[in-house]
This record gives sequence, C-alpha cells and structure tokens, in this order.
Amino acid sequence: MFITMNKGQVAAILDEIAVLLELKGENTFKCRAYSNGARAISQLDADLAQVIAEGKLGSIPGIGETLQEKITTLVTTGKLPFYDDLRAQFPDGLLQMLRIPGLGSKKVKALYEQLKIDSLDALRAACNSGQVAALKGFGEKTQAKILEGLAFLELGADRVRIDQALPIAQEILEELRGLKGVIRSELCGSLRRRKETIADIDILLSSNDPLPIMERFVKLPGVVQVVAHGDTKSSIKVNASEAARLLINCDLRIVTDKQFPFALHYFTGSKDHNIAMRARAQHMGLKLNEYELAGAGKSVACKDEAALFKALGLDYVPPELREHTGEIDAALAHQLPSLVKTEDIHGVFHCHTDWSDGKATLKEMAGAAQKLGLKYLGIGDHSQSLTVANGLTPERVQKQHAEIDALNAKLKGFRVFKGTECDILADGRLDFSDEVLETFDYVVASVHTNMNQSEADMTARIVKAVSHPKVTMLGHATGRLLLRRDAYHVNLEAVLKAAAEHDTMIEINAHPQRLDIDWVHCKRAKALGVKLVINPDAHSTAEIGLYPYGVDVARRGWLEKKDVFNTMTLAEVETALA
DNA sequence: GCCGTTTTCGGCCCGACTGTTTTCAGTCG
Repeated sequence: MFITMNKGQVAAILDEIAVLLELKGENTFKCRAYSNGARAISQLDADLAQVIAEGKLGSIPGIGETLQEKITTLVTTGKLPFYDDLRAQFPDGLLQMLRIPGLGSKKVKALYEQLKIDSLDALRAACNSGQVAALKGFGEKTQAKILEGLAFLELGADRVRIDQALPIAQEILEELRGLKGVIRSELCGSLRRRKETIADIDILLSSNDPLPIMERFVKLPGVVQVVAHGDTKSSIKVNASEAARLLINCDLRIVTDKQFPFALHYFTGSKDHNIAMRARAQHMGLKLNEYELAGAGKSVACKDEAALFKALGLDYVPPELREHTGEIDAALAHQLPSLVKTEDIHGVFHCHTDWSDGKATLKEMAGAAQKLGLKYLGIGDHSQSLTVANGLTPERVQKQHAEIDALNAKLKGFRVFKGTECDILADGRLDFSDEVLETFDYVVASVHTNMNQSEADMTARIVKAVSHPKVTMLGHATGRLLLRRDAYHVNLEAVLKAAAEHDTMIEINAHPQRLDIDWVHCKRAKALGVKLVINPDAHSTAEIGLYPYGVDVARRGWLEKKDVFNTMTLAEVETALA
C-alpha cells in the first residue's frame, strides 16, 4: 500500500537534505548527490510509485543504492527518519538565513556555532551590535552586506514576475547597446527562456573594450546598489518600481565577440540543459564551457548559437525549450517541434468589458483588438453569481448580445464573439441554465469561489464542469497568482483527461500574474490530445496585448500552431464554434 | 553519494568576484 507522496514533494525533501548536509559540513559531492537525485526525481516522466513498484528506481541516472533506499522509504511510508533527524539538528531559521545573498552554508554554520544565531531577527541584532564583523572570516563589509540582504528579503524581492522584469531589462539593454564598442548584445537567463518568474536579469555583451561599459553600467539611473564590479562581470540592484519598492538583480557580463555564442548559450541556461550539453560535448570528445567548444587542443569556431548546436550534431534548440526535458534528444533526432509564434495568433477569447468588471466598453475593446491586428475578439464577462465583479444576469446577457450584434453589423473582416466566463459553482454546476448557455457562441468555465476545497472536491467540481457539453474551454485552471497565491488543490491530470474525453479546451491564461496552466501541464495536455487556447483575461484595452506572454508559455510547453485553437482564422473559428 | 572507454578508487564544472587576508576561502551562477 503506497502513501501518496508525489515527485515534487520527494524532490523538495532531497533538496533540503542536501542543504542540511552542507550545514553539517559534509563533503560537497555528497551534498550534490542529493541535489542531483532531487533533480532526477523531479524530471522523471513516469509515475514514481510505479517505478518503485517495478524496482526500476536504481536504473535512473543519479539514483544509487542509498538514494534508492531513502526514496523508497519516503514514498512507501511517507516519512524518512534520516531526514527527520537531520532537521532536528538545525533550527528552521538557518534555512532562512541561507536566502540572504552572500550567505552560504559555511558562513551560516559559523554564525550558528560561534554566535548561536538561529533566526533572521537574531542575525539582524548581531549585525547591529557589531558582533558579526568581529567574527573570524567576516568583517565590516560582510556585516553591512548581510544587513542589506535582510532588507532585501523583507521586500520579498528575491523573485519577480516576467512582466515586472522584462520592461526594465529591455530598457537597460537598449541603454547599453547604444554605448561605443558594443558589438553584440542579448538578454540571457530565465528571461530569454521566458520563465514566468525570474530571480535576476542577465545581460551579455561582446566588446573589445569592456571597462568603460562596465563603468557606465554600475552608474545607470535606477541603480540602488552595486553588488559586484569587475572587468568582465558586474552585478547591480535596480529599482524597478518606486511605488512597489521593487528591486531586481541585474548581472552584466562582457566577453569577446568570438566567445559570444558560447557565452550566450551558457548564460541562457537552464543549468540542467547546460549540464546535458556539456555531457554531449564530452561524449564527442569535446569540451564546452562559456568561452569555447574545444577538442584535441584546438577551438571549434562558431559564429552563432545555431552553429554551436550544429557542431554538436544538434538542430537549433529555441531558448524556451532549454529545460532538459528531452530537447537534446529531440534535436538529435530532428524532431523538435515547430513552435507556435505570436504572429500565428489571430484572435483571443476571455476578455472583460465594463458590462462586468472590465474598464473599457465593448466598442473600445474591439477597436483595441483590431489595432493589434487581430481578426476576432471573444468577450467573456462574468456570470450572475459573481456579484463582486458585477456578473451579468440572463437579462443583461440578452442586452449585451444585442449590443454585440449591432457592433458586428458595422465591422468588416472582424468579429466579436459572444461568450461568458461562467462561474463553476462549488458543486461543479454552472452559473447559468443550459438555455442561457445555449445563447453564447462559446463558454469559458472558471472557478472564482470556494477555493479552499479538498483536492477530491475541487477535482470532481472541475471535472464536472469540463464534462458539461456547453463548456468550450476551462479558464485559469489552477487559480494561482504568481508569487501571491498558490494553486488550489486539484488533480490536474484528472481534469486534463476529462477535457480530452469531452473535447473541451484548456486555457493558457496569458495574464502575467497567472500564466496558468503552466508550461509543464501544456506538454501533458498536448500528449493527451487536449487543445489549448491562449487568452489574455483582459480587463482593459491594454491588457489584450498581454497574449504574447501566453505564447511564451505555449512555446515552453512544446506547442505548435496546430495545438492552439486561436491560431485559426476567423472563418475557421466560426465553423468550429457553430 | 554516484559513477565507470578512469570500473571498486578517485574524481565529481569551474571561472569570476568579494572580502578578508597576505595567498585564499566562500559564494554564485
């Protein structure tokens, strides 16, 4: 009888063991073995309990005898005494202290053992009294840096959303691009891979004269702290939003133009992708690092990233796919997907107007969509029970439909579709009767209330809704708000299977606060044959333009044009919805 | 702790930067 402990939970515990072993002063490589094991488990495609039952755990690279035994204990009993003992040896505060930039396990260990510091508050007090600076291996600067790090943590600014980072990153990039001596320049890291949240902005430049560029970089307007300032690498914190007191880390690296393709690949990551790429190079008798691809004493010249992939016998892997989830094997077999592009999108669904909680009128929304070059706009105002969002009663729905008809009569080559974002009630029923639902061109069903249900209840509720014959698509499937609110408890696998069975689409909510379902589940949805639809969930004219963030998610989820409903032309959508 | 065209021991990615020291350890990516 297996206790349910999923891959994510097991990986998190292995990762924590790695950190605790570091604090204990264990051999670095032993610690790393636990981290590697965590990564191997989290990237496992198969069901963990099943792998264990079949005795195949040990055949996963990175899982040896010890980890096999510990993971089995964890999954079959739900506990691991080894982990519990380890946790009991260190206060939780030490793990929090590790989040401070510049504090690693060695320093935290020293603070704990020599000054008995076991919490952020105790650490702040010790810094303020000068005790930390007096410690061997520490000093005034370290102490000041810790205080700055504590303030930084209080802002909750260790990660930001992509929409918060991207504009400022582009602004900095533009500023640097204009400087004398800059040859090539690019955003790297998780921003280039289009992750939904990022820890820092990474910028790479090539130049033969890096020093003046570095000088300028650390003095950019908006710089609140220079964390590091070297010849080829510098790091700053910039103020992204005065009002929100939002600080973002920004790293700049400068290499020669010959090194640029290698550095671009290296600093784009992900780390796991890079490790796999280096292994691929090694396999071919080559050595890959951030500066070169070398073998037999000489460098293999590559003019760009594509040439680098080619030199390793691989098709070009778009940055969004570089998460080590099979992209290298696919590139080797010439089986990478032809990813959906922003220009493939011809229209969007799920947009709100001032009929419910949107800011703009129907006409303004339609005009804004046309300006973006879209050919259709799906309206999806809230339904009657959501009174806080001015949800529409069946009577108001009728009136709105009359207004849409009148508007459509005036539009040429563009159409407004009559939709609703219909609430999924607590028991899985919909917020409108079938007769009312019948009057819409399409129905988005979403959860907005009773979000604290058990996983079983929430799953049954959503499965019931996506199984309803009138439901066209499921809106923001997990309800998460990035960095603010976790997803509600739901078995998404069951939801996706029900969606596949009933031919219901799943929304990729392109609003950068949601980006839900996320890319991992896109991939799974595609495998199950579920069609996805990229919707901005716009509450204003400007927010219609957010849909490219949803395209990023789709690309990270290996989706092609044919997998996304709103890549269809107006005529095709009219036929599909009829 | 894991792994093996280096196979039961001895490596495991490694370069940049900072701060504290005085030649290097710790942190980061």
